[in-house]
Amino acid sequence: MTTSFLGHIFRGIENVYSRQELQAKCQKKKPLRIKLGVDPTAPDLHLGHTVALNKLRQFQDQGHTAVLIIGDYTAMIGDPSGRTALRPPLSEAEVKANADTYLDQAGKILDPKRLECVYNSKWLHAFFQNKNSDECLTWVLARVTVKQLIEREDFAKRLRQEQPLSMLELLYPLLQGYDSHAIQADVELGGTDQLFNMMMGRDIQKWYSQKPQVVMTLPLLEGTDGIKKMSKSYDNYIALNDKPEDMFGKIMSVSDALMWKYYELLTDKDLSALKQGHPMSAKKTLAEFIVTRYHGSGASQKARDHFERVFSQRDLPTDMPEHKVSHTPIRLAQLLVESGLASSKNEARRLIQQKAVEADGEKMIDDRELTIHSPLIIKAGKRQFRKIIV
RNA sequence: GCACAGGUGGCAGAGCGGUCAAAUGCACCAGACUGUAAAUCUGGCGGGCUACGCCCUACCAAGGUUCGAAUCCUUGCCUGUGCACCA
Repeated sequence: MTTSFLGHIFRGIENVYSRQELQAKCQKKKPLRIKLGVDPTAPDLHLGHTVALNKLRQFQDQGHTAVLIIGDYTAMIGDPSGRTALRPPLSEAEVKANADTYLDQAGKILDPKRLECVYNSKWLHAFFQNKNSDECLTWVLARVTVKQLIEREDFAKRLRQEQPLSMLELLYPLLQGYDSHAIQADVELGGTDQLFNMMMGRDIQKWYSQKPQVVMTLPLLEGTDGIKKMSKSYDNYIALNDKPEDMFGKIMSVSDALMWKYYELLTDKDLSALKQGHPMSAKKTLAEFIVTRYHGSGASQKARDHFERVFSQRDLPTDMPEHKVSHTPIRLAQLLVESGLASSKNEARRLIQQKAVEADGEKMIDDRELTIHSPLIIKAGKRQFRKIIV
């Protein structure tokens, strides 16, 4: 049985193509080269991105080499996977800046000792330019059939729905596949939406008489809404550089069912013990663990205290943003707007009408005039506080 | 290039001369309920006005027709599809 041999490697994965191949590769004493390709398309990472990074770290812990490919070249093309529309290509400068923050944040998860980090422009540039060698685009293009590409589900879907699909996007899987050949990957990790691209890597490696990589797909992590995959564009993400309190709060707002998936994909913790206890305490443990990883234990403890104080006990937070009134007396709606608790007066009035506003613990039921002489605590909704000073 | 279809609020998508600040769904905000859960239910969801009403800006852009246009016409821009030997 290879379970012990492979450690946590099979935890939380969606599928492996194939287990036998992976086990065979592991028999050899040589460390494997584990590929993870990331396109620096977004400036900051969220927990969804860390699923694959965690897996990569587990491989490192087994003595294997992580090869992190920063897709600076491919980012300028844009991965069409799972997309229904063409995405705008990024500029060189954007890609560069994103790559820097990416590495910075990925560094919190990966072990730098067993890490190789490469930019795929290093070989893809030549791949596009070369004419007479095997290492060039035309050589590969001659071997891929159109049928193969357009049968792919998300491409087929776009064609059916009369959505645009550019040649460039069609090319994307080939480039990702070529990356695998370029770095001699033994294993590639990626989300389930990457399956096609990763399989293409196997084909391409074979064409170059290389042993095909093992493809390991990881589930996509749902975002805080519990339905769609975590993504910046759905605004359901938990960013690694969210403030500790926010990060803690967002994790707590995840449904119980989803919490277990978070545990499985984001931690190495043993679930059976945790499932015995109260779900809420399990969730707090999870939130604490994750906040600690990205912000340290001090911040994590503070975030937990803040959460328990404000939400469980419905008490005031220990510190809150201050706002100096522009004048006094002042109408309540005006005050809500200028302190940033409402985006317009109409919205402020709505909040008041809906009984969402409290001043020093007293419910405000109309837009009255307030005279402020000592600091006043305004609460708008469940989580927004402001200390009003004169 | 030619033909056809289309461009509406964060998204999807109705409306096709007045009753449209624009149906409906999603997202979002607030309230109730709770473990700040989730689910559910209720209300809201352009801006401004001491206001059960009034005003302003909005349906790709610019003109035009009309008492009146998101709705009709013209032009432009953009998008998609089809055709491109027989047509």
